[in-house]
Amino acid sequence: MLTLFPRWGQKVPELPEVETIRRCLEPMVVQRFIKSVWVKRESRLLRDTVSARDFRSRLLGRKIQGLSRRGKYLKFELSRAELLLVHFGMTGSLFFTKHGEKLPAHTHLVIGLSKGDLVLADPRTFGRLMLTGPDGPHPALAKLGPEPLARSFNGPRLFNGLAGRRAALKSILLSQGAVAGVGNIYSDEACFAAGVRPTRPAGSLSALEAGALASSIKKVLKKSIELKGCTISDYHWDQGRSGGFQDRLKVYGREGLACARCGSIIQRAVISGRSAFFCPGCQR
DNA sequence: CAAAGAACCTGGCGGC
DNA sequence: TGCCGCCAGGTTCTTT
Repeated sequence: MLTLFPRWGQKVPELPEVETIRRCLEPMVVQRFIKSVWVKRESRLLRDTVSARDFRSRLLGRKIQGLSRRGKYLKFELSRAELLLVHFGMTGSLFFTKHGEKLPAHTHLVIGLSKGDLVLADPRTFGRLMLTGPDGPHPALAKLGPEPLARSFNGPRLFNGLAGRRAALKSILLSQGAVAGVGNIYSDEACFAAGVRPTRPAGSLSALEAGALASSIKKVLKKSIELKGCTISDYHWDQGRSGGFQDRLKVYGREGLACARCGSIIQRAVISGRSAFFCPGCQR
């Protein structure tokens, strides 16, 4: 029986969830050939960068040689130096299913492989598909900061990325330039673990605080990957099985509840339109 | 150039 | 039961 992964209706945005998907799909897609491509005509996910017709013809017949990840982007490394980038936006989902299974609503792409189909659905269409040929890396990737789990990302590197910035720490973390792959959940969790408030001006962090934050980012992301990401709403990483990190959340989504560490009431602030949760007792 | 806010979309939820 | 406003894991464009 083939694994359906993830279940329909899931949402897959931040680095640990994308990495969970990558690890699950890799053994099912690598070394397989693309035998068919169905892409919704005029799919918004293509963003006018390539026509549906060209997109299809450039994928057909290629071999999937590798599946990797950069930040929140999933990268299908195809034969003849073609690269397919998938970004999931807020509601994108990608799963492997048997041929001929009923497709979920908002399906935008079906890639037929030898033993099943890769299906991409995205109700809100904030996700995007990018095809980059032998000309080189896509500009979207060039804007990304260091990979948080790489050795090259450390306290001094983060300190430099925050230096001189007056915007809220949370805004800088979400902008992907100081570090890649951190989103709304994990920025709050990492700030809590490091004892700094997400509302602080980014440049106000000391070298010591930036070091603690860099370590916390690594720690939180690694732990979540280990637990197969967060299950919030209806995201599942496999049939009926959930990711486990949502039970480890210390502040995200916990406005008005007592902090498990110090008992203070967790607060919510709005930072450039996004919710930020923090503990006034544990974070300075 | 940097920062803040709007825009892009659909769907689920709680309140009335 | 409906209808309405609010909220959602992200990025990009516009405005200040």
